[in-house]
Amino acid sequence: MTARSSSAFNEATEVPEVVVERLPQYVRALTRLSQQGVAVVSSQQLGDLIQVTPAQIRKDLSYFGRFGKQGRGYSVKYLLGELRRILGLDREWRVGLIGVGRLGRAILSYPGFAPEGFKIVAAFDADPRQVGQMVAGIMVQPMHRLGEAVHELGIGIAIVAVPASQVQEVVDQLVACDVRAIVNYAPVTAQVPSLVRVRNIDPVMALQSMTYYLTTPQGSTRTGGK
Amino acid sequence: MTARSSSAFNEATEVPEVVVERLPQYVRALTRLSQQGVAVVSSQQLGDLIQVTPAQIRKDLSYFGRFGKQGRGYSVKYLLGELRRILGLDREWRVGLIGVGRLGRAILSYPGFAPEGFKIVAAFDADPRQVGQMVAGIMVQPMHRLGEAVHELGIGIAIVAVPASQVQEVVDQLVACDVRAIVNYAPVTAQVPSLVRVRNIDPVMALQSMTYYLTTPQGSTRTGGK
DNA sequence: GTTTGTGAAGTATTTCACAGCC
DNA sequence: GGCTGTGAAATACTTCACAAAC
Repeated sequence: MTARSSSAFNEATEVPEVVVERLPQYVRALTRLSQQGVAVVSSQQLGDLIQVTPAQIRKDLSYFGRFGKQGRGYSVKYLLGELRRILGLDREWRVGLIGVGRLGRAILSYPGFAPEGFKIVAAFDADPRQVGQMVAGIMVQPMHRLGEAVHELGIGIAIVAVPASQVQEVVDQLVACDVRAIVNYAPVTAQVPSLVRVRNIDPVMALQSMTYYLTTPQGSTRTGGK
Repeated sequence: MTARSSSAFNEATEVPEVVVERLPQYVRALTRLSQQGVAVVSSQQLGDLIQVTPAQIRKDLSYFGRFGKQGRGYSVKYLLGELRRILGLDREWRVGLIGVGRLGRAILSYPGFAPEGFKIVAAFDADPRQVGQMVAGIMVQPMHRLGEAVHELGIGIAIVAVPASQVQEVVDQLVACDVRAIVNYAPVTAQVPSLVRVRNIDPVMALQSMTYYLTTPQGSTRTGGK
């Protein structure tokens, strides 16, 4: 009978993490619809687009408010704006990159972050040969500059692209600098305090979990029929 | 192909997908332990390493068999071998890459696939200017060669790195060529038949689901452990 | 007519807790 | 002593189904 269950004194119901992870998908789909000039969408239509059931979408949205109109559906623009606000996407996020090797350079050159409001404003590397170099318009700084730079530039998020052996050390430094959101490209699980979020980008693991299904004949899991 | 499989266990109960997705994590951790010369590991120790509860690990493994010894734990080498066999990682997988733009080239040069048994053996692009070029030792082929190449080279998995607007078309072609596992790097959800597996690699979405927590002050949820 | 929002019902997944074994 | 493997219990998540709204 441990007294570990600290009471949940949160506003309403705690939003499940799995719901939060689906919201960006909705944002994506709504953005496309908006670009296509679609003004209104039903949960059914949106669900068809991203392979989620209409009930799931409605339930997910209900954690945050009431955004639809019965009989009509959702205003694409309004719902998109609300979701962007909820996710904190209505501002620019300044991002720091750790590790400017091959992978880090590819990340710096990736044109997909900026249009979504994620601006890489600083790059760091432990290798003195990298420090001082300009990469994609950014001067590579030594690791000991991390804390200062995080504060000066208002960096809230870090992308880690260092060798696996250095990940934990780098992550510890980031946590010490009050960075609470980290995208990790290295194939290791970093240990972080519970208030810090880590997302791993790991194509090898993605492959490895699919080979199971190529290897093990799937006995008639329900087929899509509709 | 070895036809002999341990039928007794995995046939009865369908293995939940979330379990299959955790197995590669176990493989990763066990590989490291093995390299470090650790011979035996308990579910507790393994769980500490990858932030999974010991009960979860034991339950997950129980879907596939009994690999441990009471009072001792698991032989690292043995469990690693069994998991690799279960996931189908005890063979080489030949992979096709679609799209050799900036991102595709980075993927081709990424040194992390081969050591894990994933060999990119062919590359395709719809752009005639790319066709015929050599990239990382591979000749870029036109899309109409896809079906033939998949068969000739025994390609079982595809990596898609084409612009978002072309993803669905490319995925349809892959499905038509009997490719049943796809890693998609583009920021769109592709529609596939239920027997085809898709994993999306999407750093922007990873960022977008973390900003929620940076924006919304998290009350409760204290971690006990240290 | 259509479609939302939501309690209730139904599944899925995780955790508990302990027998059995080392 | 320690630790696994596993039914049972507890949670978490998804889907149902329908009143209310347009």
